[in-house]
Amino acid sequence: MVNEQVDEPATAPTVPGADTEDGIPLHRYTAALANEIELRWQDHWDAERTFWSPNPTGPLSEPNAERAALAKLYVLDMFPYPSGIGLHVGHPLGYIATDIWSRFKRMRGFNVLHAMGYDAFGLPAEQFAVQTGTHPRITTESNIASMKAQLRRLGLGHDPRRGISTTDVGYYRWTQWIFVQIFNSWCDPASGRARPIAELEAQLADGSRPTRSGRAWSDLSPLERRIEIDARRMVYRSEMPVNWCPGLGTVLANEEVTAEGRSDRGNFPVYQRPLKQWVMRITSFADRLLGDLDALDWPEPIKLMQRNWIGRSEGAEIAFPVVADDAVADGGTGSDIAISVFTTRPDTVFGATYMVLAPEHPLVDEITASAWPPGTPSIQRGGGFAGSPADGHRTPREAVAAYRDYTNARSEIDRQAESKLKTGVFVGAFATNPATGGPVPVFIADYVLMGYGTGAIMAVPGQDERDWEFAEDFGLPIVRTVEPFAGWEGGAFTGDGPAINSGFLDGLRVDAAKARIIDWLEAEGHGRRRVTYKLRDWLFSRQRYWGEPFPIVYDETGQPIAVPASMLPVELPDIDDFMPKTSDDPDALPEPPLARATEWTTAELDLGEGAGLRTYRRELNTMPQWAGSCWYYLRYLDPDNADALVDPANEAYWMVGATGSKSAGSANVGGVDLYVGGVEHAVLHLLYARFWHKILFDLGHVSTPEPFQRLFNQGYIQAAAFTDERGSYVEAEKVVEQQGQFLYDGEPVNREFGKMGKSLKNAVAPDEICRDYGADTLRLYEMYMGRLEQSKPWNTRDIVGVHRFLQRVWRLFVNEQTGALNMGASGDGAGSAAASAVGAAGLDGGTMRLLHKTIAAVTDDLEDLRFNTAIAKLIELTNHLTPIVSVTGQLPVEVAEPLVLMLAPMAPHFCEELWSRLGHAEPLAFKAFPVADPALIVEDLVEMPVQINGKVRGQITVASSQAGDEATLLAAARANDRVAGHLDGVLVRKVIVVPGRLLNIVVG
RNA sequence: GCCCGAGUGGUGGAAUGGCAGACACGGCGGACUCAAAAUCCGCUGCCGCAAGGUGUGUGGGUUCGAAUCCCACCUCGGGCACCA
Repeated sequence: MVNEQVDEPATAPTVPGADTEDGIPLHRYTAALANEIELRWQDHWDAERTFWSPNPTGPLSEPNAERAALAKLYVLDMFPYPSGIGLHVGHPLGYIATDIWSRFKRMRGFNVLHAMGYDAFGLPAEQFAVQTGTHPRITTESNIASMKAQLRRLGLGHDPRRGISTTDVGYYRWTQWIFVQIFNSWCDPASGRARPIAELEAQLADGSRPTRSGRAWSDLSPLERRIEIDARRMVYRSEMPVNWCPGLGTVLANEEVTAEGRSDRGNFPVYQRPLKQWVMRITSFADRLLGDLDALDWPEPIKLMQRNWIGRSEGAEIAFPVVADDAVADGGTGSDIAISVFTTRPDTVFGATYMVLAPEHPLVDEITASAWPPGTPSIQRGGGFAGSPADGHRTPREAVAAYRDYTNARSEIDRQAESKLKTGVFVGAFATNPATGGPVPVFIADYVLMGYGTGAIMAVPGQDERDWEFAEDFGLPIVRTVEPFAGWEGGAFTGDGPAINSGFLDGLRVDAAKARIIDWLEAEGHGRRRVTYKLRDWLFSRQRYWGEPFPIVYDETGQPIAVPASMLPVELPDIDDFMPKTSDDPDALPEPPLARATEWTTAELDLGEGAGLRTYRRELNTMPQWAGSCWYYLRYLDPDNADALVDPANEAYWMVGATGSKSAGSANVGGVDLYVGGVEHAVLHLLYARFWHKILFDLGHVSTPEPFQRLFNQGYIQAAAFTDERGSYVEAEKVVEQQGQFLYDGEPVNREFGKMGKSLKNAVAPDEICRDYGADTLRLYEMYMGRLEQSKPWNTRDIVGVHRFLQRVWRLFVNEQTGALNMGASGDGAGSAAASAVGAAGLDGGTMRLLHKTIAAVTDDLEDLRFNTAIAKLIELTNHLTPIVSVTGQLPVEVAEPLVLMLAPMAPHFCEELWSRLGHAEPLAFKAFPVADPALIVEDLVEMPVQINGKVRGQITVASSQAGDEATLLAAARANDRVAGHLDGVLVRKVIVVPGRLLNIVVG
């Protein structure tokens, strides 16, 4: 996908591409000229190393070392996956925005770091390899090369030395190194921080921290000690339920599983299987990840999404003892068993009329009775769910088994989707409500999830909508414990109100009742205060080939050992067959592709335990794609460092003291000054990266507690997509509009809108737009379409508007017939002075005022990434100048140079060309951005609308100095015929003056 | 079902409590031209000849004044892990 323009021979700088067809003037700004200018300046920037940003120290401190003394600014894009389809015009939206902001900030005196890397591990390259046998590394490298060429064509001012790929061995070596740091740490509950695991070992050894089993450290065998420690590491192994699909040989995400419990691809059966996996203890940082959001300059909706995802809730854990009942006697059932529940509403415990356990809850087998209590209705015996006998099962055990089969066949997504339909079965046992002392029946139902809280709830139908629905369906009693407000006709009441039917809580509002009941539960030994989180630990292993190998080996005990940092990287071995091992056998277990690399699966290592070379078994899973994207912004700072993740001096220079933030309220914790990317990463990527960064911070490897000070989410570019009568998408490019109808191949098609991409067949490649208009026009158009943060439709027809704008600016400077400057001959090195002489006519007052207003407005707009309105203001200034220049043939230099400088961040090639034609030998990339003079903006006279009762009835013109004076304004208003007519014979009740803006006269 | 976001001319959008529709596309008219294109100038929310009226998804509310703030609803887009 390399643009064919690249191969065109470059013409001499002052001889633009000639186009004599159709009588187009020789020196007009055409696509051909734009392309010539752009390729020449791109080569120039490369050759001059214009955008190589110096580090304060190390190999990247040259060239441009003098800039390292400036204030730093770190601008970052969410880096792309190098897809084989190439770029469409939706991709560069954010990249153009960050490039404009970076160029603007360079002109404002900052040393700006801006680079682009590639998030190149991932499934598409692996799936392509499965289909074709082509090694993922070959596909990936070729895709990266094409994408780099496409991005270069857009004129993005990146430092090319820093653009790492996560698949580089020199990069993932450090991804593995970070994993080892995480493996060798634990979260000290006293400080909530990651600490070296050696500190834990010391505490266990000296007895200041008890072991889990309560046994003395000295009594433990070496293996028992390792198990004790491994269980507390920041990353640990655990059995986690996964969607295992033997037919595909892979584990599937929830959205890849259909409602029928089969694979989306291939329609193979999918089974929920526990699988031993690596898990990161992100929950131990939940409070910090939540609390530190406050200091970040991020969009509020994104912060809210992270807060909701972490989902801190305060409540209580309450024990409900299981009743030993002779009537349903079952050998093992005894009163020593208690079901522990978590609730955020302990105040409603008096209304808990039944309990529900998750079907997979470990106590279910123990408490399930052997016979139904007399009078159990059929619905409670399992008569309510698909595939179950209408009158229920004969025993609780049968019902439980059947219900588990039913829920195992449903995915987690599915269990949530059918929220209206409540299913479940009674296990035949009762527990005691500790508040009322009464018995409550125990159910299992899949609306309770094992992964949240304790996997069991006390059901309070009076105050919980799901419990209400379940109680109604299953004929269970409902007791209200909060009095609804007058007129309440609904079911469960979840609002605030006085407690009722709650003994000593009666009359208390919810908050007071909660505090009181928790005190009572703790005093009586029935429960305790507890905080829970919705956030779960992070599943970190994948059964794939194209990812980072874990730096982990196992010895004969089966316990993991981290490969020492000195032995990294653990390189990904080459294999020939990337196909996962598939099977028809539902009991087959996942086998990662790395098992195929038979030589590699074991290693002879001397891990320094004094035993010399020993044979170890390697970890065969690989890391998820998130791993590489969790820390790439740190490697940009020092991409070639072989001795450290990043040199501390370079890290401190770029990360400490974020200066890009404009918000006065934020605490400025430091980090990347501006991070731009799509909202789809609001939770996962941004949370994982923050988590890793905090670990590195705790362990002393980075200087700031947060990675990204300011975040900005750009919108999607959407495009019309067309479907034929079968509902299939057709090539949008080939659809024509005739008399309000859309036709494809002569057949009518339906129009809809969607995110631009291959799947909707509505992608527009940037290469074509560059060819037809030039990259500067594309850049301007993408920024002019609307607000950066909003999604908006692409419309190729509208591009001509900004292209004409550039042509008009060009025409202000360059005579289209002769190519001569409208300021006379272009000078030599001292061009500015020469140009000033020819522009000696100077500026009229109106132009001067408009220029300075424009400078002020454009500066504000660029600062806040409001590029659409910045461009609109530059168009206004240009439209003001056009008739002046067409009459005089002279563009005063006092306006010409500021105009070029202001436009330069948006249209850099175009402006560098004009700047050099104005006689400047030095490029404008580091020239100072124009500064507005407030004194020149002030108007002598101001026109103000006059309203009568809020309706505009006339305009008055007054001196600016009088624009806030009520008497002057009223006099002017009465002198206005139209206004005076409305004031005749009515009483003025009130006058509202907004100085300089408006006069409103209230009459009655 | 829940959460978040968005609804403004023929179209993309501007205006965050103070003249709704900046700027651009499209459309209409004029100048230039033998003609066309390009360019330049002007007009362009809707109803109305006009005076004037009306108008920011719908219905209420707050305010001297609402696209903007509040309540309810409708539509579209995005997200979702039954938040116990």
